[in-house]
Amino acid sequence: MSAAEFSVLADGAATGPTRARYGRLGLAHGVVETPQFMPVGTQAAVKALHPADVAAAGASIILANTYHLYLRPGHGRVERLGGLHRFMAWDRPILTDSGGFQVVSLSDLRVVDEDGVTFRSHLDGSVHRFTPEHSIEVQEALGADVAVAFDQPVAPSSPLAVVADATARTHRWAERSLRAHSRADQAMFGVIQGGLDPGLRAESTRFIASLPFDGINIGGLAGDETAAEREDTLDVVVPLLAGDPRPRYLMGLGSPADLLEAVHRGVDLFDSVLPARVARNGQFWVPGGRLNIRNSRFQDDPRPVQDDCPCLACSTFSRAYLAHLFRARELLAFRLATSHNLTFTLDFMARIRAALKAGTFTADLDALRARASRMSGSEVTEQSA
RNA sequence: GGGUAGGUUGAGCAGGUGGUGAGCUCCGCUGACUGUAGAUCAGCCGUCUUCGACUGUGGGGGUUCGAUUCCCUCCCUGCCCA
Repeated sequence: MSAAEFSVLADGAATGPTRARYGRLGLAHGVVETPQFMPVGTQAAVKALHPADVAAAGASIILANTYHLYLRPGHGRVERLGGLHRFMAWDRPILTDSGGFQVVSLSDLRVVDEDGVTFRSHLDGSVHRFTPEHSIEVQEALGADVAVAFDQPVAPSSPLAVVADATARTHRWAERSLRAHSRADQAMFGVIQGGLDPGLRAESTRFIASLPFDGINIGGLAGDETAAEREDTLDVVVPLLAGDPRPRYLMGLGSPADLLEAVHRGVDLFDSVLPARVARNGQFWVPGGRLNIRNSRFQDDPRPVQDDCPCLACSTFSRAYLAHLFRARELLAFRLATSHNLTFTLDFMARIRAALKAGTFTADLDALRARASRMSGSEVTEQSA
């Protein structure tokens, strides 16, 4: 068996105008049903959660970050301690991001050249060098099920010349990443760039798809683009991948509404910090909206955040208690809120998969859209469904 | 009872020794967050007809063109002494 085996088992197009599909991705540590959302555990931990909590929330694969684990505790140490799975006690699949995103997120701490990126550590200011070869070396030492090619994302709103330059470099780095990769038990995904420009996107899609990657990442989105721009971009990328037997992974997307629209346009995999981060900041996602649990009206609300939700918060605690924990800055608040938002997000993806398997996706689309939590503008205050 | 230090916007403070006190930190309120330098960040936080205006330095009175500042008096709090 190769490091990644993907098969589409139900195609939404059979029942209506959609590119959504249900599939199964076999990896070294297990099978991942798609469409799927990957919670992010940057530093070998999904913030605030025990691995058992992550699994209970329904996660079948998580993401960890090469750059962060290289800096601390060091990929060599992780390798000596038995690899990432054993180190963090997570026995399901893991995907490591290449560190490419830090080229953007640490933009004032790095310099990009053709060979690679020189970073100043955000931890202690020390200087570090990341090249495609080095990223792959670190990812092989970490030992995730899936490694990702080292790329150079740029903000979607960047000037065209900047996007073109980064995209061309990403292509060269993709080839170097592949050449550097040697672990047969580890899959390898490549990353499309191209910003919001249809021509560059198409060119990047064709190029990355021409290489022997196990999966195709759509990068450089989930940034400062509008939903319409993102969807237009997907409508450029996905048709060019029609018939391609590999999973499509939109990096960085996280709100349920955004996930649904991307699935509808043919994306299989996602990751995002969003559900966990907003949870830590007191926002609970519920069908059709969200609750900002710190709002004063919840202080006397005895109801759970969401009825029939099996998460650590809703199964036991009231909105009033959660509101109290956030005000009191009790650490339990983070665990309960993160458990809830991940449970909500992963359940939402499961509903999408169920509709695809049942052949009712396009018929259910409106209902799914109504259920999707939106980041703003549609807060539900009296719901308890 | 005597002495002493104080009383500033919910709390804690800064400042101000005759020339326009709305400054800070908490608390509180609201919003943001999308391949995690994020248990973070932003705005608001006396009143109002809110790009501005008004009120406000324990209460009352006095001096003065003008008082948070000087004087008188009362109230309250901490500490020390009886």
